[in-house]
Amino acid sequence: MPRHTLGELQHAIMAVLWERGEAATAEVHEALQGRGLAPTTIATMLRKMEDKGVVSHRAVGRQFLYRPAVSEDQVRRSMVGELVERLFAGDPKALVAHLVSEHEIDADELRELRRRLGRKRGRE
Amino acid sequence: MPRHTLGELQHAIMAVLWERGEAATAEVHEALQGRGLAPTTIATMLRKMEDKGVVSHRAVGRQFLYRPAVSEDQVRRSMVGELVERLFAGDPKALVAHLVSEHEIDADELRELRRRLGRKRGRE
DNA sequence: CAGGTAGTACTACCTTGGTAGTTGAGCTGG
DNA sequence: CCAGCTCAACTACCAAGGTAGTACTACCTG
Repeated sequence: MPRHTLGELQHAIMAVLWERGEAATAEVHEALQGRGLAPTTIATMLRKMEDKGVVSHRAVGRQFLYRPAVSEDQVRRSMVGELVERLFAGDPKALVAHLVSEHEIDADELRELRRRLGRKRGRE
Repeated sequence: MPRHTLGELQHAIMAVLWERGEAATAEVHEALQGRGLAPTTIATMLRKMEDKGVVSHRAVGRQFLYRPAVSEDQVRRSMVGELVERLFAGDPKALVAHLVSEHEIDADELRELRRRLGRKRGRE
C-alpha cells in the first residue's frame, strides 16, 4: 500500500475535496482564499497530487473536476502510523501517554473516550 | 519558538545524541550502521542540523562532538502538535479516538493509561 | 467568424531532507 | 621532517512540497 503522506497544502486541498466530494480547481482555490495563493498554484498542486495518486479527475467541458482517491481515514492512518513509528517506537500507548503528560488531554477526557470505545465495540 | 520538525534520518541521529548526550560524527555513523550510509552523509546531516539549531557542537582536537540542542520532548511536542493541528483540527481527543477506532489501542490500555496519569500527577 | 477569456499544460525556481564525492587542513608515525 | 590518514568543509545531486509565470487551446460571445 502507498505512502499517503500529505504536505500542508496538499492536506488542505484534500480537506476541500473530502468535504465536497468533487470540486473544480477554481472552487478549491476559492475555498482556500485566505492563503493568498495563485490559482495556478492550486492547479499545479492538484496535478502533482494526481501523479501521486491521491486524487483523480474527470473533465467536464474545459474544466477538471477533482475527487479524492484516498479517504481521510487512510491518510490519517498512514500519517499517524508513521509518527508513532518514528517518535514512539511504534507504540501508540506512548503517544497517548505523551498527550497526557503534556496536558493536552486529561483523565476525564480519557474516561469519556473509553466510554465511547465501549459503545463502538458493539456496532463494529 | 522554532519549528523542531525532523526528518527520518535526522530523528534517528537525534536518538543517538539523546541517548549518549554527546557523540562524534563517527560514533553516530557507527550507531547507525545498518542503514549503510556513507560517513559523509552523517556529517553533512549533522551540519545541516546545526544550521537548523537542533544540535550544537564543540571541537575536541580535530573532531567534533555533537550534542542535542533540543530535547526529545520538545521535538515530540512540535511534531505531535503539528499533526494534531493538521489532521485533527487541533483536537488531541480526536487523535486518541482515531487510535481507538483503528484498533491501535483498546479499552484496557486506555484504562491503564488513565491509572498512570493519576500516579503521575502526584510526582510531577 | 474573430477575438477574448477561462482554464489546463509546461516550465521554472525555491526549500528541505537525504546522499555522497572531493578537497583541504592538521595530526602522527616512520 | 614528510607521507599518509582522518576529519570537517564544500559542492553537487536527487526527490518532494510549494509557488507561480507563461504558453496554449478551446470555448463562447459579439
